[in-house]
Amino acid sequence: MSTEAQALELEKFLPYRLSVLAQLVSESLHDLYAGPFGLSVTQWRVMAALGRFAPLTASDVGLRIVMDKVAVSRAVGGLMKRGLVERATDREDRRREPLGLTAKGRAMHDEIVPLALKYEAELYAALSAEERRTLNGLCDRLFAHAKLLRNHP
Amino acid sequence: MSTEAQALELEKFLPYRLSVLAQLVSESLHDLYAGPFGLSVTQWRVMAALGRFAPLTASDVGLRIVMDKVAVSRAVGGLMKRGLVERATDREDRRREPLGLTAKGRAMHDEIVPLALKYEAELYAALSAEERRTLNGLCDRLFAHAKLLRNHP
DNA sequence: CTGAATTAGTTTCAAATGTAACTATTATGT
DNA sequence: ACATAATAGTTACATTTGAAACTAATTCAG
Repeated sequence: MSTEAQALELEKFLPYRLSVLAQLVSESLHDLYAGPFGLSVTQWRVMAALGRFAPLTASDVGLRIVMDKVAVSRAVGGLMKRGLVERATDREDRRREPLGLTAKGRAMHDEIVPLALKYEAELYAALSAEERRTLNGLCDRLFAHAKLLRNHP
Repeated sequence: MSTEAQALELEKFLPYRLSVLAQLVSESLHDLYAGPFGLSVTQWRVMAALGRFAPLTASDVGLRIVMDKVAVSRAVGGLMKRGLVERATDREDRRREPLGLTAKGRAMHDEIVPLALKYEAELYAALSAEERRTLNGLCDRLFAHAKLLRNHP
């Protein structure tokens, strides 16, 4: 008895399951806009954030979409080169550089959003309306709890 | 009316939420064994698969834990250098190289498993027993459905 | 039996990512 | 006011990752 090693059944282990599910979904979604529009996941997320909340500084974007400032900086660099995002300088604080979509960027954004929502709808088709609410609620609580655990280990 | 551009509320968008949750959980877990044992996520997953199902070939490992063979090969390379994993050659099919944990690898495995299970238990503390079952069921169905969508696009 | 196709696994090269150091600007404390 | 610290963002370097090419062994078709 007692000191027998426990087995870890990876395929039932929650962190593993979440990771595999998220990756599958993320890759599927990526297929939608990587080919046709040539965007990376981070680039698309930046565009989505700007599409809704522009003007935002790079730091603001990072806060919104949980991405560190280096990743944002690089995504923005690529998007500006392609003329999808433009940047101004804040007259009052010249460190800050508010970002926004260009007309071209907005047009692309408006093409991608319906595709993304369509994919989400197809995914949700596996669940009833109530199950969707349940899933979202459980994810929210898990997320909040995981953050607590991380900060008070 | 009609052709108004829809907004994508990233923070309510399921693929995004799954991604952020999975990443937070995965990083928290990684903290448990990265420092003390010097393992990467992929290395630990390979060890977990071997801890349960050895002997497995690299391809078998990949199938079990949803990891492509290049990633498995690299993880195994690192683990063998550290004497945690050993490899034989199949006499009947010399392409196949069955893998297993060494005694040292098994000992480390048996130290990490309780830590991983403890973290999972702490995470699950956010949910009731019934909610855990519900979450797992919903994740299963979402995963199966997402795979269908991927294969019949 | 022999040549084409498959399968297992590794290596290579390019792209993505994380960490830390760096520049520039603004805020703060004395 | 002036040195110090804090903030915004970029750059540089090292590590990871992914895709494709490659080696080696086996299978299969004719």
